[in-house]
Amino acid sequence: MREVAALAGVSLKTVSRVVNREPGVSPELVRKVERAATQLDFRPNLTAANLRRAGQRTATIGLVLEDVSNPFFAAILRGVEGVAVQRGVAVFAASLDEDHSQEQQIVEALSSRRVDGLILAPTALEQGYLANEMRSGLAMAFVDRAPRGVDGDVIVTDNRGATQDAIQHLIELGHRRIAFIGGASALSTAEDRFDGYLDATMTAQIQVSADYVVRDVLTVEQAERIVSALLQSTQPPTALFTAQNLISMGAVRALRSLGAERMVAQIGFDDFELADVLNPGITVVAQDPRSIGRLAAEALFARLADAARATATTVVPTELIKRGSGEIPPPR
Amino acid sequence: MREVAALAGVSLKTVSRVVNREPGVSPELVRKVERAATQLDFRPNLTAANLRRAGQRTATIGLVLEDVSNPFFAAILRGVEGVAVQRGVAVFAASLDEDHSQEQQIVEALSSRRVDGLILAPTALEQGYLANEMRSGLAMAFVDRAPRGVDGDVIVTDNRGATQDAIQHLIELGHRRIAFIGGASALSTAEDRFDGYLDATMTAQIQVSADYVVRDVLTVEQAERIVSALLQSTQPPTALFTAQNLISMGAVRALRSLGAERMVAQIGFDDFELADVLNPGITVVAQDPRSIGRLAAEALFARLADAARATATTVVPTELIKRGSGEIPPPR
DNA sequence: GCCTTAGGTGACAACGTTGTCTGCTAGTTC
DNA sequence: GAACTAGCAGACAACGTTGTCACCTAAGGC
Repeated sequence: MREVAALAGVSLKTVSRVVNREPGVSPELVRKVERAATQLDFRPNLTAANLRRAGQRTATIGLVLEDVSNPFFAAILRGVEGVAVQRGVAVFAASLDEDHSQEQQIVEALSSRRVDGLILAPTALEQGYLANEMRSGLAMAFVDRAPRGVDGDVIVTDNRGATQDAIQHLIELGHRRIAFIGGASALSTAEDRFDGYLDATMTAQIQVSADYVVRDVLTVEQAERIVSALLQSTQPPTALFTAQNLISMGAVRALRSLGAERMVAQIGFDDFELADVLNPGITVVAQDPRSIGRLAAEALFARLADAARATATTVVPTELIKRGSGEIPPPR
Repeated sequence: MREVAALAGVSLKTVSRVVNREPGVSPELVRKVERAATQLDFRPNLTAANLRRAGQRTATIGLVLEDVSNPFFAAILRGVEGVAVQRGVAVFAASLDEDHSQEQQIVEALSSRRVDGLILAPTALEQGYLANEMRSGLAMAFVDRAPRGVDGDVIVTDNRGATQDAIQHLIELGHRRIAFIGGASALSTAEDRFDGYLDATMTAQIQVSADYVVRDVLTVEQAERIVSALLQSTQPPTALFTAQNLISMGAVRALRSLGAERMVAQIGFDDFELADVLNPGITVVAQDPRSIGRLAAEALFARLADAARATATTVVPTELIKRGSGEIPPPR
C-alpha cells in the first residue's frame, strides 16, 4: 500500500480511501491510485484491515463436521457455502473423523484465526468449553445435534419422531421382529433414533429382543458383517432399520450378497444416491442436509447481526420415501 | 494480551514469550502468566501475530473446487484436510458451481485473506490471472486439470489413457457401436477423455457416428434423458461410455427404467458408491481422488518450503474395475 | 475584501502481536 | 574485588491497514 501511495504520489490514507471506495476523493486521484494499484498488483491485506477495524469482522466462518466425504455432511457444507458466498464470507471446513477429542482443538484453532462464527456438528461429549468463546463474541450455530453444556441455535432433524414413524410403518405391515442397527451411541442423534425405535415398539407392545439391537456400528464394512450375521442367526429379524447412511449401505450389501433383498424389509435413515435404482428401491427417512446447512448459516448470520437474539431450535422436516424395501411384508 | 500481562505483573513481551514457548523465561513467571491467561481466557490472535512475523505464514490454505457435494471433490477435500491438519493448517473450502467466471473472484477473495497457498481445480478458460498472485508469493497446486496460461504443480489422472483402455476393453468384447456421453467440453478432463475415446476407436478403425457422441451433459437428469433417447433410437449403441460420475448415474437410471441393464454394456469414469451392488455391477475407471488431494497438499507444502522448486505433473494411476456392466457382449 | 463552509488530503495513533536490542541481576572466574 | 558471563525481563518499533482529527484550498455569501 505504501508503494502504491508513493507511485501515485498521494498519502497512504488516500489509497486506503480509494481501495475502500470511501467518498471524498477527487476523481482524478481515484484514477491515479487505481492505476498505481493495478500496476503494482496491489491486493489489500484483509487480515491487517480487520485488525484495525476492531468492531468489524473477518468475514470468515468455520464449519466443523465429522467427515466432509460423507454425502450428508458434504451437503451441509454446500448449504453453508451457498449462504456464505453471497455475503462475501469464506468458510473454513474441518473434519473430525472418529477422533472426537479433536473437536475442542479444532475449534480453538479456528477461534484463534478469529472466525466470526462457527457451525459445529457436536461430537465431543460436552461443549461446555464453548461458553468462554461465545462470551468473548464467537457466534455459534449447531447442526445435526444439540450441544451439551451450552445454549445456542440448533438446526436438527426430528430423529426420534421420524424413526418412530418409520418403525411404525414396518409394524403396520405386520413386522414384529425388527432389528435396529445404529451408529456411535455417544451421539445424541443415534440416541434419539434409538428412542424412536423404542417408542414405536413399545406403543405396539412389541418385546424387543436384545439380539436385534446393534449399536456403535461405524463403517460400511462393519455394518455389512453385522447384518450378515444377524440374518443368518436362528431367528433372524424380518425387517431392518438401519439408522445412518453408511449402515444402510452396508446392509444393502449384506442383503444382496445373501440374496435376501426381497425377503427382508429395510428402512434406512438418510437418503443416499442410487437408493431408488436398486431393486427393490430402498425406503428411507430422507433428511434435507442442504437445508440444514443453509438454515444454520442463516441463524449464524442473524446472531452476528444481533448477539442478544434469543436462541432457537429449528427442526427440519423429514420425508419417508417409500421405494419398496420398506414395504416388504414379513413372511407368514 | 495486555490484560494478561497486567494481571501477571509482567510485560507484554514476556506473555508473548510464554505463549510461544520461547526459552528464557523463569519457570515461576511461566506459571504466573499461564494462570493469568487461563483466568482471562486468553486466546492469541493468530492473524495479528502473522502480521508481525512477516516472513511467516498464516497457516491457512484454500481449496477451490467445482462442487464439494460431488463425492469426487469431497474426497479430494478430505485428502487435503488430512495433510493440512497434521501441520496445523486450516483449509478454506469453496465451490464454484457452474459459474466458472466466479473462479477468479473466489481466488482473489482467498488471496486477500492471505492464504499461504491455494489448491485449484481449474474451471475457467484461462488461469493467466494467477501469474501475478504467484509472483507475489502465493503457492499454487492444481488438481484434476492442468491450468492454462500458468505453470504449476499439477496432480491429475491419466484421463486419456484410462479412457482409451476402457474403450478398448469394450472393443475387445466385440462392440462397435460405442456411445460417448461426456461432461462440460470446455474442461480439459472432458476433452482428454473424449480424445481417449477417439484414440481407441481410431486404432480399431471404427467409424464413430456423430449420433453416438453427446457432450456437455451436466446433470444426472440430463444424462438420464439423453441416454434414454439414445437407446430408443433406430440404431442404438451396444455400449455406453459415461465419462463422469453424475453421467454414469444418469445412465444407470435410464438403463434400468428401460430394463436394458443386461443388454447394453456400460463403463463409467469415476467410481461411485454402490456401483458394485447394482446388478450387474457397474464397471468403472476408478480414480483415486483422496490420493489426488493428498498429493496436491503435499506438493503445495513442498512449494511453500522451497519456492524455487521445479514444477512437476503427477499422474495418479486409475484402475479399471470390472463388475459386469462393462463385460456385456454386443448382441449378435 | 473578509468570513464561512465544503470538499479534499494527510499526519498520527491504534489494532494485537513479535523481533531486536538494551539493561539489569546474580553468579563465575581470575 | 574487578571483569565477565548467563539468564532473564522489558522498551520500542514494526507488520499493513483504518479511524480520527487537523489542515489546506477554493468557492460562496455579505
